[in-house]
Amino acid sequence: MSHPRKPAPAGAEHAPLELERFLPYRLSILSNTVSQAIADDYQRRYDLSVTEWRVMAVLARFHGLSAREVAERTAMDKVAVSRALARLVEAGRVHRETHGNDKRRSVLSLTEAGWLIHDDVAPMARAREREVLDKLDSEERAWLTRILDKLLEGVQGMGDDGEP
Amino acid sequence: MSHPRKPAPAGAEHAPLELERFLPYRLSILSNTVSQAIADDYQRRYDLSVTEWRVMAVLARFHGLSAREVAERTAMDKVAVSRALARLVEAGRVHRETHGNDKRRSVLSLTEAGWLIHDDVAPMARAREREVLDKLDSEERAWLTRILDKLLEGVQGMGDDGEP
DNA sequence: ACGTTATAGTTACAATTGCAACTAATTGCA
DNA sequence: TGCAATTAGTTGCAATTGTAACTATAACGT
Repeated sequence: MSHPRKPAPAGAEHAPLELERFLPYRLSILSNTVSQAIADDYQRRYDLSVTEWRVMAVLARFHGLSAREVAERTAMDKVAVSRALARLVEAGRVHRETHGNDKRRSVLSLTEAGWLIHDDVAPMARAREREVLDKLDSEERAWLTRILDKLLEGVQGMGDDGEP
Repeated sequence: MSHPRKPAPAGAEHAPLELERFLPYRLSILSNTVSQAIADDYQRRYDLSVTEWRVMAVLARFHGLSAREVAERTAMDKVAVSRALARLVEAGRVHRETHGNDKRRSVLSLTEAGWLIHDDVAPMARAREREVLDKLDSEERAWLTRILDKLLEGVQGMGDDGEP
């Protein structure tokens, strides 16, 4: 009732954005498609979310991390990590104890069941990554690495809003 | 009680995934950071979601699309488009009428209010994209375009699961 | 020692999203 | 024709996620 929906002016001087050439859009499509393709593999098999898998991956590399450290290394926020850990502990894939000197901290590690899953999923994830990278020749792969390094470096802290 | 949480084996032969070198992970960080930085600009100003902005962007370029066509061009699913359109129409930013020959179809266009927003947001989005690309020299930018073209082409249809 | 401030992690609730089922209109073909 | 199969779009519900508030512990300054 109260909305003045007019048909549409439509002029030439509008300089519309060409989505399919727009970097953020292209990154988003690529990222989602690739991540989803990989995630499908292990989601069906283990009922494991991307978030949970990332937590497991860092716990496989770094032993005895706290939840906060996991959050740092996965670039996820602490609530997401807390929830992923709750599920992983419940499923018996991660072992959690409390730090001796600081009772706030948890000390996390994969259980045997966790390791079995990790050792199955990690090669699978790498294989999928390879499939994607095989679309490129070795020169392109080298440039891609270099470019991502640069962009990711330039983008550090863009996420954390500067508020103290 | 029923969960056999064992401490943690931890051996050297596990070949853990190095998240920070893993392509899907890096793409995900980059994509989210960049998209979010841009979205922040217009979300505060216009209470416009990324989804809604994408819909507006294609409607700015292609006149009289149906919702399905919008979905195709934005690579979003039809439910997301339907909801974005509901909000955009409600806000008086998009005009919707029904196709003459086919009453299922909608015929969509930006309203004047929609154009005003578009004409403000589009340059802003381009400026942000430029900020990111300015981290690269022109050779790197050329490679990036080429590489994204290849990867996106190779990835077409990975999303649509093959089921008929 | 004691109150203030900071840190680790969880919980509660709202907003978003994703999937499946649904309506309505159109097409196709027997 | 007329009835099954498609297509456009919406709705409802459950699962996911994001934000803020909260608990518990530790650190700091006086």
